[in-house]
Amino acid sequence: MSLSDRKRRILKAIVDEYIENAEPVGSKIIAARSRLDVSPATIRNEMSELEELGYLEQPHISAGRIPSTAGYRLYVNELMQNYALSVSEAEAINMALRTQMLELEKMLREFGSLVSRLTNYTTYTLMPGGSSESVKKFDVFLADSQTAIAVIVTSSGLLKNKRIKLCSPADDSEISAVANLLNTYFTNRTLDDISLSLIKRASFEAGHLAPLVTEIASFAGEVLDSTREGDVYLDGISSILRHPEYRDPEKAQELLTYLTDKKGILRHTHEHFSQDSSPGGIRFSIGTENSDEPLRDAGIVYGTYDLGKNLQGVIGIVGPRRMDYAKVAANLNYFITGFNKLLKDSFFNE
Amino acid sequence: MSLSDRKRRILKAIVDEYIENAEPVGSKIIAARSRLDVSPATIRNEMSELEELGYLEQPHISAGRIPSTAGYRLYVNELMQNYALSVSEAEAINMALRTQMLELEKMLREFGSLVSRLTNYTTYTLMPGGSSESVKKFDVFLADSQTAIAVIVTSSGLLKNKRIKLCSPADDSEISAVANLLNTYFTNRTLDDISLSLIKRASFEAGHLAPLVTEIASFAGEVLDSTREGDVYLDGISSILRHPEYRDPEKAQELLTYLTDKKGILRHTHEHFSQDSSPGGIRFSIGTENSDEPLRDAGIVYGTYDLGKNLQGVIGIVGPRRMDYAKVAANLNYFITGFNKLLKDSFFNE
DNA sequence: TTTAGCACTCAACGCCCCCGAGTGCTAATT
DNA sequence: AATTAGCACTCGGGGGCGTTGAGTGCTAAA
Repeated sequence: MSLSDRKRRILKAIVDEYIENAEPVGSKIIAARSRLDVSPATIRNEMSELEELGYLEQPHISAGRIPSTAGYRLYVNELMQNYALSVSEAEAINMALRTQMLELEKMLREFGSLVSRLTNYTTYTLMPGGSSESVKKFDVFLADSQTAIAVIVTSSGLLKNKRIKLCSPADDSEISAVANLLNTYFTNRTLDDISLSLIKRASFEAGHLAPLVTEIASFAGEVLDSTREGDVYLDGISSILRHPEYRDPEKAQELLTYLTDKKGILRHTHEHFSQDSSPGGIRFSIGTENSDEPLRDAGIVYGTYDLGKNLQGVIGIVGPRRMDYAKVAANLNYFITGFNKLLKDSFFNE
Repeated sequence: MSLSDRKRRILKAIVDEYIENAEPVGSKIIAARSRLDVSPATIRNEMSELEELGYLEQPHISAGRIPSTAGYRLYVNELMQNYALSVSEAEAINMALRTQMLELEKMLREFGSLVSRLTNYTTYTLMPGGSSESVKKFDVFLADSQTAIAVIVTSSGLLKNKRIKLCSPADDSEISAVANLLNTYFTNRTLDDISLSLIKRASFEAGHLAPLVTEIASFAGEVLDSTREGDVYLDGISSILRHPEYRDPEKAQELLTYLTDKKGILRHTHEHFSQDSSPGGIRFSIGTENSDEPLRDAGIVYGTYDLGKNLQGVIGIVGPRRMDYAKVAANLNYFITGFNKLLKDSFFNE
């Protein structure tokens, strides 16, 4: 059975009110604010039913009510109205998109800090992960007679480099031979395809530069391995302390530690996306829906960006459970849409 | 006039005690703990004189005393005894050093997180800055027919790369010609030496790949520009909330915002090093000695690492004013010493 | 010069009480 | 049957108040 229209309007009003003021909301306020023209008593009856249905909870008997996780869930799924981006918000995002930096990392950072400022929540960005990643191209050259630089371009467009000290001196032609060798042996192979015996064979061909080949090959392995789970950037950390629900330093520290640790949020995000496989768009993960303890009073809004070839990155915005889902979703959605278009145009022209 | 030996011992005892317990210390405790064999009354007299001299302050009349900034200063300069690293501390640092990562950035991050864990304070690392930086070597190669990758090695050993989309297709030989061109025109030049007319001349020679040359040249400019002030990494942010002086969320947020903003801490560090030009080693900057408001209740312990050619990086450890200077200094010093040795061996073999 | 003794100060704590917002229930009204 | 006015009840929060105890400064004796 679905809720009566009036119950829905009341619930929405309560969530809106609570999101704004962070204080349990009572029947009187709802009666006054919502254009329902009924008395507080009626609202009270409805509220008590909404509580029975699990959408509201009471912090203590003589206080107003606050939305439960289920209440927020209904709110984000059906009740909340589209937040209209202000001109300045849209403009800021457009600006960030226009800057057209071709480095994925930098763009993500830039956007993270932008959204944190716009919304007052903490942002994290996940680089895409997946085991289908492979090396697209190797390059090796000399920085000086004793130092080689190896550069790796992965299939998803990631760039990584490493400085390697040579045991025995080499000249340019030797080094470019090594680069060729690497390109023939190791390109277009996923991590699982790079076996020890392959490395052995390749380095055998390299003569006195065998150690260099081995080292670069294992560097490639590292890079591919690290892309498996992706990397995390955080921004707007100090926003956490702005919200009254994190007034308690213990609570704040718990969340902060969890977020800066990166492992937890990484696992959690993967988990969320593996079970909620609804198509693109904005998703939410609210309060007790989160299995990780530090997030059980928090809310997360997710968006995904697409790098082709099944590679997906995630942007997440973390706040208290009582966060302004509508506003955050609108901002994130606006950015993600533009970002995905940009990515399609500039990264993958195949 | 310098302080009597007894006053110094009392002051030291007070600082030690306060560092450990974060509570104003009274005469009784000092009489009991310090091996001075005098009565609390005597201590009281001494304390009241120490207060008059500006080394102690009283939070309120009926409480014990806490060290003032001047008190801490005297403590770190003359009183504190060497903290002996525990075996596990030394071992952890050795381990980090042995990992021998040749990427400066990664090493710094690794150490930052290590020290944060060891000491429970927040760590930041500054990449070296200076306007004497130049490009040591360019490399350009094709990732695919429409995308070029440019790699820059700077004189201090920094590695940066960028993906560049081509307007017109090019083949390998054309690209390596571009690389040669860049190397002849732009290597060993500081930012100030790279003029617009130089860029114009170089790109003129590049024919239809002129846009590529211009873009890489300006990328080089960006890189050199960014090395001017260096980059900041933070670690152990959540430690801030562990200390009772930051129980107040407002205070914590102030410091957190200041630190994550990076501009402030960067400027502050430069400022500190420009006026305190004592030779290497560990330095301190305590409480009100800091001109920036958010740091006036904080303490910082600095160490510098050396990249040759007047390039210096800084590692800073931030905590409450009542931080364990001895312990932090010992850890930092141990690391810095080893790190500098390592840097000398592996980065600069000229 | 040191110290015992003592009066004094004041933050912190616990206690109590009151206030008021908000509830649930009941009975009257529509 | 739904709504609402009225009312008793609950309970967290805040203010006032006295107590406690750690710590001080001063004085006078050792």
